[in-house]
Amino acid sequence: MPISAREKKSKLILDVAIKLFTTKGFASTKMEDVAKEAGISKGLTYFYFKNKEDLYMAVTKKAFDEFKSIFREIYKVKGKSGLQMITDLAHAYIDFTQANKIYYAAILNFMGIVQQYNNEELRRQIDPLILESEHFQKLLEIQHDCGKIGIQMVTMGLRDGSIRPELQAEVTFYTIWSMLIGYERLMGPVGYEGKEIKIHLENWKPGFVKLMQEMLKGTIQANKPQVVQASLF
Amino acid sequence: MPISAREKKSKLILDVAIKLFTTKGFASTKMEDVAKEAGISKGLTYFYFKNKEDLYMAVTKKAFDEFKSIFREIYKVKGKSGLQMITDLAHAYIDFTQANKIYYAAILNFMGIVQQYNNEELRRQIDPLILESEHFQKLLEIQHDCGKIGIQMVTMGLRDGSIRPELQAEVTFYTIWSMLIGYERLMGPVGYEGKEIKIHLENWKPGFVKLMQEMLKGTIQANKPQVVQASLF
Amino acid sequence: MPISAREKKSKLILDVAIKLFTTKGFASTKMEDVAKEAGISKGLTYFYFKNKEDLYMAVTKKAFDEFKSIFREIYKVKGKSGLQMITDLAHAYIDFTQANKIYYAAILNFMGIVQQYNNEELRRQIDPLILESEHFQKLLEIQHDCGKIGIQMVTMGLRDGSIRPELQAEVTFYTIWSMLIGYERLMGPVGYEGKEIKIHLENWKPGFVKLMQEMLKGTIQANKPQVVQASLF
Amino acid sequence: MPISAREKKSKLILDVAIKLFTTKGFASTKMEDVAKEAGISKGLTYFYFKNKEDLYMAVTKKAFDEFKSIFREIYKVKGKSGLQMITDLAHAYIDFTQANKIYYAAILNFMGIVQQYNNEELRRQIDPLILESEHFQKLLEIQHDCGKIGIQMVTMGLRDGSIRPELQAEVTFYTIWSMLIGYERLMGPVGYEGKEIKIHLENWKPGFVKLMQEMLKGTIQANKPQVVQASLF
DNA sequence: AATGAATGAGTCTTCATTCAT
DNA sequence: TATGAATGAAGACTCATTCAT
Repeated sequence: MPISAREKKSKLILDVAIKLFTTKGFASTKMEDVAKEAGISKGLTYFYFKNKEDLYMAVTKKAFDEFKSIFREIYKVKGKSGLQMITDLAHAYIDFTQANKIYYAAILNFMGIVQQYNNEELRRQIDPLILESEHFQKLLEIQHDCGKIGIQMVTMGLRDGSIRPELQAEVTFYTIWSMLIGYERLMGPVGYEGKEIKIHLENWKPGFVKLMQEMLKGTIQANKPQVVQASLF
Repeated sequence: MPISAREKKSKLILDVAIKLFTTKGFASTKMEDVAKEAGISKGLTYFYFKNKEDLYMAVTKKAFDEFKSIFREIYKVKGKSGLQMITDLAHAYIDFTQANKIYYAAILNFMGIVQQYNNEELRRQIDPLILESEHFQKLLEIQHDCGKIGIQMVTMGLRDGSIRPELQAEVTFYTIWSMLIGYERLMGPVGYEGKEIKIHLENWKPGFVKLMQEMLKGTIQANKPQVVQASLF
Repeated sequence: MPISAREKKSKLILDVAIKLFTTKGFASTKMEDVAKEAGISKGLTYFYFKNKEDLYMAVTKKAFDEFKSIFREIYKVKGKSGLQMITDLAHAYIDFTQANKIYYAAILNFMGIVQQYNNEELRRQIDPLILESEHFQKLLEIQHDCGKIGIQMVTMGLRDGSIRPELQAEVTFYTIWSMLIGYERLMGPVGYEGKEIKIHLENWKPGFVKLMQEMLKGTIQANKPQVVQASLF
Repeated sequence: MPISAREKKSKLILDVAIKLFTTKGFASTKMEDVAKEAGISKGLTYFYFKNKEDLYMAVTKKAFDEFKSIFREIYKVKGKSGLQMITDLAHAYIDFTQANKIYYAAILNFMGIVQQYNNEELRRQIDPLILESEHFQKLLEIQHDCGKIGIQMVTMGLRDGSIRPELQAEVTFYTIWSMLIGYERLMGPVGYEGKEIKIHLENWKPGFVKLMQEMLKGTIQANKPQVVQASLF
């Protein structure tokens, strides 16, 4: 079997896993279901992925890759101010998370694991199968890639004056990211047609984005050079 | 057994459950562990809580109650501007989430369930045991309580001029909340001593709070009456 | 359930396990078979025994206990010379091994494990489940009990003159034991009605015992008091 | 592929199998391990050996062949008394079993199977794959070869007077063999530096051999009378 | 001869939940 | 109320073996 065929099958299993994990969640998805849905035998899934956790980490890795490509796509378009990039990113981010629930859930879950991983004591509570997974190891390496791109965007905004110069790029970007993460989580409870809370998604999203922009925007028009003053942070 | 004794034992089980869910997570916590740690028999836990999911919902309910009391505590202190209240809330929120990981996880998890619950199709995928739990039902009723208090705070800020008058209270508050949710999630990955990302928690938190304030603050000093103009949202 | 009932059930499972391990061997015996044969559920076997290996070690422990009682029985009968005791032991040993194949197999298997256990390098190859078993730990403690009784017997023979005085008790006893172990193993191949080898079990056993006696016996008649001279060893 | 090449590869697989069976045991050795270690594909092992059991029987067969050559080597040396031969055999036997654990284990295991095989009822419990193996069939044919050589040795001893004339050759030899089998098995437990049992391997082996000689030796000196001085033990 | 992807029967083990006492 | 022995469905994972190429 040529390598490409091997990768194709591996991808097939991955795709099925994504679908099932999305639909039923990790815990409720049985390896046998994955195999059946992929039209292969149970054993073959274990040929391509060491165990269920490894498969999940592979899904997470793919999620990260796709996620990163969102960042990249927006970053590579020329002629936009930094603030515009961040704004575009926010929209793309929200669209992505809604369209790829499981990917997003996997990414968030990974962040949770990293929290434990970075804590000497909690680390031992992480499932060893996760730590052993090669995909997890790769994820550890690339975990900051998206952040780095986002920071570049903010840095651009600082330079072109579309973002207030006294802001610090890293702090600012991670704060933006926080907003986006929380937004997604709140969409559910908020977006409900309750009688008591009048806010609706259609109202919230533009307001959310506008607030974000207000938080960032500089007085000077984009694309103009600007001397960076002493940072506040 | 007098009612108070019954409640005492119920609370005991709950406390143990909180501790164990916090330490080991929901899935890895066995009902037997809970019983043993509480010094009672396995069967008895089922007398007080219908099933494991019910117990978890009870934990969530308690989490919500404590969470709500944070909001209340801050809201009831007189003499502060709305912006100050939101700022205090942010600090208290972050402290709470760090000190009560499981509570917070339970709340977030509940939000996730509500997302499914609010979607006709996804609702059927929720574990029936959860839907049946009386604690879940109660949670549905009170789910917006915190939001309402938060919105009150923003409204105060709008009135006293400490928050920009063109903002819309609900949109604004939920955006703040988004930030806080995301902040907590990002703390793990961000707060690591990586070589590539220079941001550290000590740097991020003040920057984060300051950005939030910048996003909100009005030109007029707090505690002064202000005519509310037409909202932009 | 009173403790005795608990022990009764534990014993029931043990007995079934012995029977099945004997009949089908350890590897081919399924835990489910044990449960079914004992008329209980699969889960209950795991309530009484941590896992399959633990159950096997429990069987081994019981084997050792019964084995030891053989030694004890023979040792406690008064009025026999040491040589007679050893002779009786040989007969009892052979009878026991034939009547309790699995017990004996378990004991031999344990000896094999101990060989590995006593070797730094090989130890890591032992199934961890075995090492963890409390029954294994107990076995380690009592492993020399039979040997000690046997050595006493030989010592008696040395003192009463029924065994040649120049022999060293420990060396002698373990040599006897070697013979017995090997005898059991060879019975199968030897005891076959082959055309080429004329030896039969009926012929071999008395010859075997007689050889053993010849190997040991002293010039002085048993049962006569004898001043024990300074031992050479 | 010329026949010799085929045999070479077959031997390669066999050698690897021996090594792995020795190190990890039969059950824990996977066919894939054997293939990998031999640098061939999994499928190919099945070209040379029908199945895992067949491979094990091939290993056993090879063990028997090597074992037999030990007997032959000693038997063909001229000018030794029968007793001396048996003594030499004992030493060679012990050396062999220690140096070739798996060979020896395979031989013992085969003896165990033969026990079952010789019993109408137990025979059906033997793995059919073993019974089908051509190597097993060959083993059945040659199983007594070693015994026959040993019996020749004893017979020589009876004739040259180095072994007591009243002994029966077959009974005597199989008793010797029993001792040797048991010795190997006991080496592990005995050879441990316990506090309670003082015997050590260095002490045991000479004592063991001497006892064996005492058991056999005739009154007429093979090659010269000899006063037995103070015991060596 | 040789490969290695693919199969799937086979088993151990877990644990939420029940129920006789 | 309280116990803890008993249940059994569920699921992950292994590995000898096959077979298309």
